[in-house]
Amino acid sequence: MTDINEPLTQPADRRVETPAARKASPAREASLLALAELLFFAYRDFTRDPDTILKDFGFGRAHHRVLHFVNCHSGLRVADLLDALNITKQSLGRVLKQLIDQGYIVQEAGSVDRRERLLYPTAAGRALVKRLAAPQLIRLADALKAAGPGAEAALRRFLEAMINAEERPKVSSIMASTPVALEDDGKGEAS
Amino acid sequence: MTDINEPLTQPADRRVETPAARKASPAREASLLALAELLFFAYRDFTRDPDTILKDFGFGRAHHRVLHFVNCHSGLRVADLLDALNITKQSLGRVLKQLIDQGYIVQEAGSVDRRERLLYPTAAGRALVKRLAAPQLIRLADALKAAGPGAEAALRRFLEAMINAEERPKVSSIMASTPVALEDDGKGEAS
DNA sequence: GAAATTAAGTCAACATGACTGACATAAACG
DNA sequence: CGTTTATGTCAGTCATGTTGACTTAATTTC
Repeated sequence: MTDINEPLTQPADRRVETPAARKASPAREASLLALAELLFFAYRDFTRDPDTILKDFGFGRAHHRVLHFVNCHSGLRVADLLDALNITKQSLGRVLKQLIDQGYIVQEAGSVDRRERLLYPTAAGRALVKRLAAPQLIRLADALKAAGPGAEAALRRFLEAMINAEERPKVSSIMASTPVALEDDGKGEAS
Repeated sequence: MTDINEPLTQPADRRVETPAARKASPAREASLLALAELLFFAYRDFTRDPDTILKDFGFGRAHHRVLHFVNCHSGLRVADLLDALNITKQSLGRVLKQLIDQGYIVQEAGSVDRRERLLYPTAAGRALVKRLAAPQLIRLADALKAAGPGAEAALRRFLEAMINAEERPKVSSIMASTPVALEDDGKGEAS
């Protein structure tokens, strides 16, 4: 209790602070803080619809993320997934195992390097992804429309710049791979 | 703009396929999915810096959210906070208690309704918020700059539209209250 | 071909922050 | 006065994140 008035000289380490001290005006700071708040609210609601659907399957948001990446970049390796999600093998293992056991994802040994397990969505997996994505796509499309012309391009530039510079190559490489649309190509072996 | 979307009658319950209308082209869907992915990456990195700092204090992201709202909208009631965060009393209670016990937040009975506990940041709380916000403000400012002129206004319109329509009044009302800048000036405990 | 490295899977143990539902208190309202 | 409201709290559960150590299989390196 009590180092209330302590000046917070944290042990943390010299993180951030960026080069030449950037000092925004208080008004500018308040404006950016409000933007951060908006981002929080937007993201909160963006994830809400799929979260609700997932509950019916006994899944959580972690499953959604895995399903999304496996569907949109099908054939990626477990290591790629770990990289994209930035979680531990253990964490991923739990949800991935469930998704595999329940038939939403299959794995296949890599043809060049057979240690690698390449991940693919099953038809059921594609159908579930499609269903989870549906409300999000509508929300995104509506919001882009509301934001007006040009907003989409600006938004993409903004979001890309928000990503850690060191991570950008990794992200680009993942995003460049099999940018596949939501196809449930007929056969719905489950849902 | 295509009329990919229309009514947005999608309360998260009406799952599966939107009516008959609203079918985006596969290419458009892929493009929006990529946008969703970017949003995930951006948000992931946006929260990373403060998360790292918080660990040094034994706090988590939940503490950050509470601190942020109490600082930016100081004097809000516990009920307002529950509304903003969309979590349960129990969940909030835990982190709020820690923040109060450790001297980052103080509460004061409302003057009109003494049942209400109005929340205020202490000097230590303001200092911590400032420190947590610093990397985020820099990131936001940089990203806005990278996105080019006009991006900020478009982004705000986009984010606002991403929020559930029913939630917007609540959000507006919270955001309208005491949009305070990051000042860790004099002033100590709650007024 | 043996050794080292790498990709993946797994174990145990643990922390955080969500949840539910029930209940206690104090203040305000009618 | 009794009811409702705002808050706080108890007990228990669940999802998802963490670390560190270890196994297995395949590839690479010497």
